[in-house]
Amino acid sequence: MPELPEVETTRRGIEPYLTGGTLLGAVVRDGRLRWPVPTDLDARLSGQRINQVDRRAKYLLIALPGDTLIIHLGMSGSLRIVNRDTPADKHDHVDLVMDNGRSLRLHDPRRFGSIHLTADPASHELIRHLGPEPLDSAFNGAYLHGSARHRRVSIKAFIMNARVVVGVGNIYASEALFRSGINPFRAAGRISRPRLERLADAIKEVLSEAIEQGGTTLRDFVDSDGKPGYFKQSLAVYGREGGNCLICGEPVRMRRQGQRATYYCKNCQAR
DNA sequence: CTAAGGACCTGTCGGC
DNA sequence: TGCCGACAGGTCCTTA
Repeated sequence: MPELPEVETTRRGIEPYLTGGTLLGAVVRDGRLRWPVPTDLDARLSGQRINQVDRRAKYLLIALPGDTLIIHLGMSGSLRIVNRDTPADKHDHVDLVMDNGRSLRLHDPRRFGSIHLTADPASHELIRHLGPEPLDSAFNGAYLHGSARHRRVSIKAFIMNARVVVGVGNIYASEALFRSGINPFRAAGRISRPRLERLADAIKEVLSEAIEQGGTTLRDFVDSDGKPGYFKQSLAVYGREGGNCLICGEPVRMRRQGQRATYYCKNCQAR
């Protein structure tokens, strides 16, 4: 479900409730996520102060004095701040219980999300191989151009590869390619540097705008207050198959690329 | 090494 | 109305 803007929206929503607070422990109703929830989670969280709530790629990092919690929302995960006695709904798998009467509640129907606890998140296997943050200055056209050399994979798959750049999922990949006028199916290594510069800028723009709008809700994304994101109304191509291209008026097309739907305008993204 | 496809899991929707 | 297949915001793992 969530791409970078939705995870960042979640981070901003939960951060004020968590930072400086103290955990009593965890309630694990169903630990069968993408990876099993650590069985000693409750004990290891008990009494720990929350120092910071950060994000790296689509991972939320909750820093405690000794350990850091690494939370991923997978395709269908969301986090809410609830009162501790709020009855758990179906798929409310884990609560992180705080000493102020509230809990951080993970809801995840498909259970592709995950929770890890580690002393050194930067060197964790899930984190250490990640590429740059798209909104950092280290991610730019020069970087994209250099890393795309000799790559024959499609540009869309390329920018969705977290070793290249993190945070770009299926929605925003289509949107950024549309904004930069690039054919999603073209080999990454065959796109000129100026056009990759436009693509890097487009990725930054679309992600920044989506964060400002609280993310994109297609069906079930909600922020930490349970509210949807509003960027859906700003989507130019994603989910608009058959609708008119906002630039040239031709119908927006959809093609399956790998297992994923790619939305594009054949006319505006001819190459 | 790269690239492509499958796997994980549940819910929803469209077609018959 | 009921059933069945296709599809959904991610990403690791296996295979070629």
